[in-house]
Amino acid sequence: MNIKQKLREIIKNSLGIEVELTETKDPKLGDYSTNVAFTSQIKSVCGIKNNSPIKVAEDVVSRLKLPSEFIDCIEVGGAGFINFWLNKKFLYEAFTNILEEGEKFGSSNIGNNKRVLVEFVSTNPTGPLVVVNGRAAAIGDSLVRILKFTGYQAESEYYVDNCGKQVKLLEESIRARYRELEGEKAEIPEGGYPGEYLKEIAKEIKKSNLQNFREYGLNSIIQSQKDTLEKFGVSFDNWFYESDIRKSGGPEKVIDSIKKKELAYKKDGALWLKMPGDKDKVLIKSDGEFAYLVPDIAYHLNKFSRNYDLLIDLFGPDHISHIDELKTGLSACGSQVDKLKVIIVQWVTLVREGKKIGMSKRKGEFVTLDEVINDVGKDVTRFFFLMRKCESHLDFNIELAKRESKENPVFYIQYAGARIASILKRASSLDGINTIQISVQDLSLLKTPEELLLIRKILHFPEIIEHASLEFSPHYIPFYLLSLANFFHNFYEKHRVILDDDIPLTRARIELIKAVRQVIKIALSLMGISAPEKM
RNA sequence: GCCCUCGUAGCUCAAACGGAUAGAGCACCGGAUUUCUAAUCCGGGGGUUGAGGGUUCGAGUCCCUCCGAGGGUACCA
Repeated sequence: MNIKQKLREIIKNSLGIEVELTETKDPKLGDYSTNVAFTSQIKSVCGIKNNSPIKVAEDVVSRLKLPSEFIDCIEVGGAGFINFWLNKKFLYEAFTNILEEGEKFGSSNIGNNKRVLVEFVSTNPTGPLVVVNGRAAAIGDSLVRILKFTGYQAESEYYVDNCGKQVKLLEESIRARYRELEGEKAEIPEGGYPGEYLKEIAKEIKKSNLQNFREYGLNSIIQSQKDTLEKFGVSFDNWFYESDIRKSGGPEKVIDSIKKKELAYKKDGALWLKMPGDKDKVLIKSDGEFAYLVPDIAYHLNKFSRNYDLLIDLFGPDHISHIDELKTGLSACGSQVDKLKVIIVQWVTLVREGKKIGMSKRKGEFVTLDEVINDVGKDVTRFFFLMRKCESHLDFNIELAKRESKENPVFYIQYAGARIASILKRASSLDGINTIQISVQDLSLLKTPEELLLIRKILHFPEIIEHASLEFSPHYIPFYLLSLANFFHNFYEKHRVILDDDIPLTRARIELIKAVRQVIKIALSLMGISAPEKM
């Protein structure tokens, strides 16, 4: 249970109702505050009739009975907010618990052991991964790490669309490149893939004298996607192939179910899905092939059949309308659509030399994720993607990312960790520093504003993680880390950790910076970013 | 045309069920260091949150209209 939950519960016991608590922005306003005096429920539940929020707040404060070993002081501030100051001794006690929790600090069981499957990237196996795939990869991967840390059984999955029209176009495009190597004149088919990478694949095919263009091309591209992801620090628990869902007869079953529900009709030689409104969607094309939607419904039915409590899909904005179609199809097949949560990861617009770069695999113009990782590094790339909330449009300026790489927020955070590592290394040779268990009394030597700010900041960490998990939003973590690193650097400028003439304070400060380092390590690992000892 | 997402400082982005004075980084200006890592710290300027209306004790956040950007728009995935 984190501190906020604890305070909320104590207030509930005292007042009889649930109140909302927020972390205050300004330390002058205490540690937490509540707006309960503004709410209507307070008047009915407590029988307070006074109309002035300030008077209501004062009344509430007089009713509150909070243990003094936990809460130091309660005040009414502003227009009627009630502010709480935590008892310092309690802070120190909570802090000793952190030291004991170690790497588990911040973890929780809010997921209640629920099984979650997070599907992301899932790009067509027709070319290399591009920048926006990197955004989805970073967010999806981090989300899985956060969910695991907060008590979910989370798995990641990549859906490979290795069937359908785009694969045929890929095969034809490779064949065209192959004929070019034979000295013939060949054109990439309309809607095909003119990118340079297919030339390489055609060369390899020619060199090993292979005939299976399609299979070789797919395998080669999928492998290169896996290589890129590995370089990016992203690994998937499952790779699921569309061909498997087709082999199992899934799409046919979907069609049957939809027909039984009388949600399908024929028109223009195609089979259509009846949608609410007039946005009907093709299920079987007039050439007899399944449209993409059908195997995708079958795939999601397969996911449901694997007994997950929650399915999370990360989609690009081009799939927004697909969500309704998918859900309509799924409910026609009798599955629990409310267990499916879709998160939209917006496009990344690449800016190079002040110009926006078009991103189209079909036009052959794109910047690969590989290039970006090589240019600016894995850690910086991941951080850039993770510090934005996923639904925001994002401009990624390559020159800026490279230029800033020396004064980058990532390095700012990593540097704080490295500085601590350096101090700890130096301290390790001192006597009587690391051997004895630290106590609350020892920690109470930490009383400068900088130290108390750090302690409070660290104690907030579990709440940040919980928030990120509940909202499925990793981006709260980098912002928290920036603030924590700022507090640490500030502390570092003002105070020395190792004081030759004050061993007790040295010990206390070492425990403090160890905790800072621990939190940095945990948070960075949740983002899939390294925490170097030296920089 | 219709539908979805977005619009916050010069630039890139935050802001917890609607809460107190809308915050960071970059850029710009000024200052700090014989110190455990200067990839650091402190200070400053910079805002009618695209525009207008509404809801209420209170709106960047919710509702309506308009403007702008991106995406989708029926047999690509």
